[in-house]
Amino acid sequence: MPQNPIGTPATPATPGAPSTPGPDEAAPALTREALAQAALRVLERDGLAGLSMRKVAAEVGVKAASLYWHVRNKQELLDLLTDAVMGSAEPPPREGDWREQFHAYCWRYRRLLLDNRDAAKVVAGRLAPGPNLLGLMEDQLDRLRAAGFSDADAAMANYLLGAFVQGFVLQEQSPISASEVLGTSRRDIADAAGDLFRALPVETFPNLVDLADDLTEPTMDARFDFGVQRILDGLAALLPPAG
Amino acid sequence: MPQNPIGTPATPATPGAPSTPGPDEAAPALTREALAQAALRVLERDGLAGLSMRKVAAEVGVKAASLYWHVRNKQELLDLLTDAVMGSAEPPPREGDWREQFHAYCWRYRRLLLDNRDAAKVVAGRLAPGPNLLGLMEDQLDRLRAAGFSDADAAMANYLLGAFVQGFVLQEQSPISASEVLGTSRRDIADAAGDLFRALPVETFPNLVDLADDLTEPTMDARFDFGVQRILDGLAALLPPAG
DNA sequence: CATGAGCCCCTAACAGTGTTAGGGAGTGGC
DNA sequence: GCCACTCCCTAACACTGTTAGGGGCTCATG
Repeated sequence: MPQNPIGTPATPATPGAPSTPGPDEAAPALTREALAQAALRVLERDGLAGLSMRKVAAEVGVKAASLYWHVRNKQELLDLLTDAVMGSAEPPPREGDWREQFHAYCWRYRRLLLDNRDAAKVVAGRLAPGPNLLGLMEDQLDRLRAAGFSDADAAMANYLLGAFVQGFVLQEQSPISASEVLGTSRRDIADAAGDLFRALPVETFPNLVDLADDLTEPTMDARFDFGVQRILDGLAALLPPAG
Repeated sequence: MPQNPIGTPATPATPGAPSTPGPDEAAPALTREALAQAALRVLERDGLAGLSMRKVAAEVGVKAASLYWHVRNKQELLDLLTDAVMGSAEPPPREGDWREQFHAYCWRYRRLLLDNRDAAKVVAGRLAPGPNLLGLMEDQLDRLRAAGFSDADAAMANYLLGAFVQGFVLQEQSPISASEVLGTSRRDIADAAGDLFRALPVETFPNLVDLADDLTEPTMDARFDFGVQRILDGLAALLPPAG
């Protein structure tokens, strides 16, 4: 029965403990954390589509089948990877009003997803939340309650903001926007889209033709900020009139 | 050079034309539209992960390599599939104010993505927008301008609403929420998540423990409606004071 | 010292994937 | 008759996640 029992990895479940088991050992000792870091390197190099068990195994100097001793399957490795990404997130400073803080929160989260290659897809496909994600939720809920939101609204707002940022980046990185396949840059894409809209038959698509520029000009940053501002406006309307 | 040139499928590019080329032909004649319908059936049966070129080929009574005569690669087939899904969307009636209309729009779009298996993932991975999606954008832009939004705001709002619904459903169907892998129902998931939150150490996660019920109780429908209402509130604030 | 248990990695294999090269029928026009 | 075109085929390549079974290696126990 060569299977790792559920709750007994090489290092215990306490996430704050240092991953090196002893001070004298030079070998990295192949822990689950080391696997996650190796997977992170492969992800950065080859993307999610190129992340295979064999490559991660090679990254730690081992054959693919050996990974199944430390990890139940690929999904569990991706879960570890997700929390490793989340671990590099740091909440914004607790200055200014709640609007400024959550505006910064959304931007930082988006930056995190954009800076780590394919992070949005990995996070969207996760199976179980890790301790780092739980820490972020805890921090957000604390600020929302401090801002005066009810318990129910704070919980809903927390989910809404996470879902929005994550969904936006997923959309943003879908092939039509990112188009890493072709050699075309983002500027060319916008121009091509504009031409596409303008070339449509005016009688059936009058608005698309007319708004071609407005539809294609805005950068992703501008679209994201627009969305964040609308949501924050909507949330602000839930608060009792300030006094 | 057994490759289909770019703009010359078996049926011409006009999407409104009937797909049967002649009135007397009984054989379906394997058009790109027929391929898309076959792919849709495979998707419904086996999901996106189980949708392979070989299965789609078998669905139309052909071997896998033959598909590459009609389609450049799998991605192009998925693009056709995406627009086939979009073709079954119908905009809500043009009654009531813009808020009611777009509330209905968001709900219908979400229903569409939920009813067609893995539709959100397919749509999120699309490479090029099809005519059906363009028609929906056209309709939305027309209503937004009629409601009094500026050109720039209408374009931004159109993108925001699409990105939100799509991102929300993607999040909603990620394994942690949907969990079709295990036999556990959605109710059990919520209970398990509640237990997970309550079992956390109170000193480091006081809010998660305290709000365990608020975090796990709301249905996906409620969370979605919360988000839609906040965004519509935020958009309403952009309009000039009604008079 | 010998034995056994547990840990950790290995080879080999299975059933599948997207995609391409090359070939071979069938049809219509010159 | 012959050519070009359309459409489908077989065979193969280089992959993928995952499992079965085995073999050393270390440690505690008899």
